[in-house]
Amino acid sequence: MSITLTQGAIEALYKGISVNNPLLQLLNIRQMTSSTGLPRYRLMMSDGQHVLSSFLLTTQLNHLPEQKLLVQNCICMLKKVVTSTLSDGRTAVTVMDMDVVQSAEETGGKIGNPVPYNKDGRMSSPAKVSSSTSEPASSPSATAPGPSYRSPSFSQLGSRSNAAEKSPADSPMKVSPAKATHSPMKVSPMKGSPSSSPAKVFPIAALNPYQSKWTIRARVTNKSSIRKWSNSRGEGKLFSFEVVDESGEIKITAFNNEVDTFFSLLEQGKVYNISKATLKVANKQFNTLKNDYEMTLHAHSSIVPCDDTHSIPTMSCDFVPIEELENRDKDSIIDVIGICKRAEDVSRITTKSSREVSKRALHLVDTSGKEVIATLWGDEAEKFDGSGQPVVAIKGARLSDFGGRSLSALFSSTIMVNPDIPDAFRLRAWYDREGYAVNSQSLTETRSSNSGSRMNWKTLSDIKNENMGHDEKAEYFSCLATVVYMRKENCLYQACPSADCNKKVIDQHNGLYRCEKCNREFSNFKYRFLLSANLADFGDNQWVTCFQETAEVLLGHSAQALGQLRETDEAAFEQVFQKANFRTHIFKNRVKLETYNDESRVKVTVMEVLPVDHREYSRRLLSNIRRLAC
DNA sequence: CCCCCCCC
Repeated sequence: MSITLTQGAIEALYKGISVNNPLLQLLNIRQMTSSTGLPRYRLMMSDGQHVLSSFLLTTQLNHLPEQKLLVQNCICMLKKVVTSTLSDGRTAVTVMDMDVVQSAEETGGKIGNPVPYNKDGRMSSPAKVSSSTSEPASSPSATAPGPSYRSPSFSQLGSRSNAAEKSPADSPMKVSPAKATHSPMKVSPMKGSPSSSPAKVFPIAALNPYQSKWTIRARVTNKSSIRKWSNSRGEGKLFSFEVVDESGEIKITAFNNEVDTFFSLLEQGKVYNISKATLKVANKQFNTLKNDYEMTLHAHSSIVPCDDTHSIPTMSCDFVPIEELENRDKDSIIDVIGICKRAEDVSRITTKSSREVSKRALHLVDTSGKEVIATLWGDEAEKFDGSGQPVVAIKGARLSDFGGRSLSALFSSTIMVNPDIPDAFRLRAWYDREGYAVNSQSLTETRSSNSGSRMNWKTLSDIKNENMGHDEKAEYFSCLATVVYMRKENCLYQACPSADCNKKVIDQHNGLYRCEKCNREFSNFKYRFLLSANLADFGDNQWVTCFQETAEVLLGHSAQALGQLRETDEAAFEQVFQKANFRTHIFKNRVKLETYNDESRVKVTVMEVLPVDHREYSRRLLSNIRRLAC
């Protein structure tokens, strides 16, 4: 087969002008070592007129040269490239997706007499360029913009992005490939038509309710679970999914029988030939896809898995670094990726419309050292498995301002656990090497946010060594410590029973209790805690005072209950203290120098007692050990 | 033919 190279493509690609599937000949390929340790291939390509050696192969495609598919003189169709400027000012054309359309043997040798392309348009000597030893830096910026990965598990990436904008028709410069048969919207003759495929593959963008003989070839980007409904018009079940091709995207819904027929067949990320379904005008209230129509499957609809997936885009995520979320608008829809440092337990909540729904909060961190809570709902919340602190990517999460900044997954969001993409590998490596020890700062302030920079971590010996609390104003700190003693004798006092008064009452020994503050006598009192406890960590110990709430947490009983226990069952009362002793917690404390009768001493009051999660425990322990070593 | 995007 004789193939015509796409003349002019070299110049266009170098200038960052998009070219529709240009055909270029590979004249040379060299392996470089990149900073990631992965081999990186640099290609010298020819359009028959010019040669340029500034092509880099995305490492996702390293299998092509490694399986000897991409060898000198073969002809390539570049299906997706990204032209970028390296830090040193040179230009790299990164090949994100390509096909070898003719082998080196078939081609036979170099086509034409191409001359080296020079960016100012002049020709330099071929010898100079071909002997060039300068390697473009393998800067991530060379591959970062708009990646389109092909790895199977990444292809499950949901796609809400600009397929339509990337349509070839929008190219500022149209350079036709040598043969029209290379058009991505046609069945590629080189691969042969799959028998399941009717004659013509339609672009999604061309579908409308007035034609019925069509087949689309599209990738499933977002598949819902099966939902049941029941209303005045009846009841049933349904699921929906979204598909994308190079021209656009469309939502497809299956009801009842079609749920049974198609639900298990359809897999997120896979490509299918779809035909014979009903087109109707999209309800824009619920469907934000860029398509005026949506599709409903019926009894005669056909969905056939398709292996010829090359021309079908897998969409990229545009991940926003977590620290960036601070600057984004509330309610914006963003893609995020992070290590799920902690997955909270699933819980059931009741919505304002009194529906019950499951939710689960994930604490995501990334290399920015910032953390954010992302909430999953329903099934996604229930089936989420956070073991091993996986990388979690969410495409299309909604940014909320709850707690400062937080994220919420929507029905249209795609949640990926450990996706097979470079961003995920980078995060994994970072976290396992150093990220685990970073005291990440959460953008989401919650009642229980107990880590992050707001915590002024100290050890007990720091209290003395740093003369803490000696200033005018109280100092606040957090520590990880173990309760080693509690004074049970004076742990409870009899307090004024009025709701807002906790003043100690005076027992009048006539059945009445007097509150000086309220200036009243009461026939009863309430118990309140005033617990002295001795805390220890590896370096020191410290007497602290716990008032009501903190003592209740330490002892696991209300003051009232414990007071009654003391009156009725001394042994059970003792038990409570034995059980609470030698427990380790995170203590948030206030420290202040107090003076009584010319005698000053530092007083530590516990403000909050928080549970220690294991990660937190090891992290604090490690950092304390490091400080000891210094 | 559904249409829920939620909670603190």
